[in-house]
Amino acid sequence: MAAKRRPKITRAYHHGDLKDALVRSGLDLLRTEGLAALTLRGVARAAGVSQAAPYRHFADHRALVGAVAEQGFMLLQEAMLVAVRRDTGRMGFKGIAIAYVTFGLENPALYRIMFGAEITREADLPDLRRTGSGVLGFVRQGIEELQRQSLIGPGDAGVMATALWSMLHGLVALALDGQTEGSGLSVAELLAETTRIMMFGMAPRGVTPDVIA
Amino acid sequence: MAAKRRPKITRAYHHGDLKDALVRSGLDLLRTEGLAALTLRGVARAAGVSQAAPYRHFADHRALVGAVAEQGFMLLQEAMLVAVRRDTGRMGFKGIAIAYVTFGLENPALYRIMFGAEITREADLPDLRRTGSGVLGFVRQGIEELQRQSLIGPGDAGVMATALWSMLHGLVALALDGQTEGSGLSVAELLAETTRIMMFGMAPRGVTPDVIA
DNA sequence: TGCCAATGTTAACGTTGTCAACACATCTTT
DNA sequence: AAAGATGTGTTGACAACGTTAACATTGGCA
Repeated sequence: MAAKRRPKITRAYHHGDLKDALVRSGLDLLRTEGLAALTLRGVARAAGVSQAAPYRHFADHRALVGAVAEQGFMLLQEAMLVAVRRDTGRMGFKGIAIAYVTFGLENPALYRIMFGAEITREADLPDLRRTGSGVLGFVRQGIEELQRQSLIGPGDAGVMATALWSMLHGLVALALDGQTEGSGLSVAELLAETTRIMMFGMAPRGVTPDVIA
Repeated sequence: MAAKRRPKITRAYHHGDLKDALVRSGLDLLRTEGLAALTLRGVARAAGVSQAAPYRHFADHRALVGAVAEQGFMLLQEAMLVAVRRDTGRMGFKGIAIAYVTFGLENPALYRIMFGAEITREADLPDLRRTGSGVLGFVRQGIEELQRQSLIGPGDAGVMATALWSMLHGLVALALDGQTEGSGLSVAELLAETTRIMMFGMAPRGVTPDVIA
C-alpha cells in the first residue's frame, strides 16, 4: 500500500522486535524513573506503540515484570562473571560478592523487581525461575572451586551456596532499605566483615558446636 | 490541651478510632487477600468508611503502608521477645532466629511490605524508621549477651548484628521467593545450617584469614 | 495471487490514588 | 448556652493504570 511512511529503519506498522524493545524500555524506566514507572502503558509509550500493543507479547503486567526481572538476573550473572574473570587465578569469591552487592546497589529498582512480590512462585514464568536459580548455581560453583582448593571445608555446596546467597541478598536488601546505617559502616565494610564471619565464624576459639548444642 | 481522647464506641459520623481501625484492616487484608489488596480504598471499605476518609489520617498510600509496616515490626519484635522468654536461661539466639524466620514465613505479605520498596528511605515515616531499627537493636542485644557468656568472640556487636540480620532477612526473602528449593532442604534445616556457618565458619581448621588475604 | 495468522490500534470498562468542596461533630471561647 | 473553630467523614470528580473487545494492517505462505 501507500508508503505512508518511509522509515529509515524497518519499522512501520510492525515493529519487528517489539518484545525486546519493551523489555529494554522497562529497564530504562526502572533506572530513570523508578519502580512505579514500570507499567505496561509506560513501556508502550517509551517504545512508541499503542497502549494495548504489549498485550501481544505479555499476558499481563506480571509477565512484563517477569521478563524484566529475567533480564536483570542475566545482567547480574554477567557482572559476577566479569568479576571472576578479572581476578582470575585468585580465589575470586570476594570478587563475586563485591560484584553482587555492587550490582544491587547500582540498580536498586531492578534489584527489587527481581526479588519482588509480583514475581513470586506460581510456577508460571518458568524462564525466570531458571535464570534466577542460575545465580545460585553460580555461587555454588564458586564454593566447589574453593572446596577443591581446600579453602572451604567439606559439606553440601548447595547448602553453603544458599547460605552465602542469603547473606548477600540480605545485605543488599537491608542496604537498599537504608537499614544498615545504624552500624556506622559502609556497605563495603559490612560486606567484608560479614564475609569474614561466614568464613571463620563468630565463635571464639575453643567454642565448638557441641558447646551450644 | 487536647487530652487523649478516649476511643469511644463507633459513632455514626465520627468513627473515633479510625486510624487504628484502618491499620488493622490493612493487616487483615494483607493476611487474607495479599499484597495487592492493601489499598487506601480497600481499608476504607473494610472499615466501613468512605473512600476519602483515610486521607484524614494518612497523607498518601505510602503513609498507610508505612503504618502497617510499623505494626509489622512491632509484631515481629514481640514474636522474638516471646521466643527469648520461652527459652530463658538458654543462649536464646537460636530461638530468636527461629522466631524471626517463622514470622516471615507465616506473614509473607506483611513481611514483604516491611521491606518493600514503597517504604524505602526518604526520611519521612520517622516512626517506622525507629521501629525498624528496633529489630537490629534486638539482635544486637542477643549478640552482646552471647559475648558476655563468651560464646561469641569480641568485636563490634553492631556489625555482627547487622551481619546476622542480613543472613536472617536474606533467608526469609529467598524462601518467600521459593528460591531455597534448589537446596533440597527445608527452611528450618537451612536456618540451622546457616546459623552454624555464621558461628563456626566455612573454612576448615588451619585456614586463617591471612591465607585468603 | 489471495488468504490467514500475527501484530498493532482504537475505544471502552472498572479500579485505584488523589483532591476539592461540602457536611457533620466535637471542642473552645465567650 | 450560643457561636465559631477545628477536626473528621462524605460526595463527586479527574487522571493513570490494567485489561479486554473490536477493528486494521502487515508479512508470509498456499
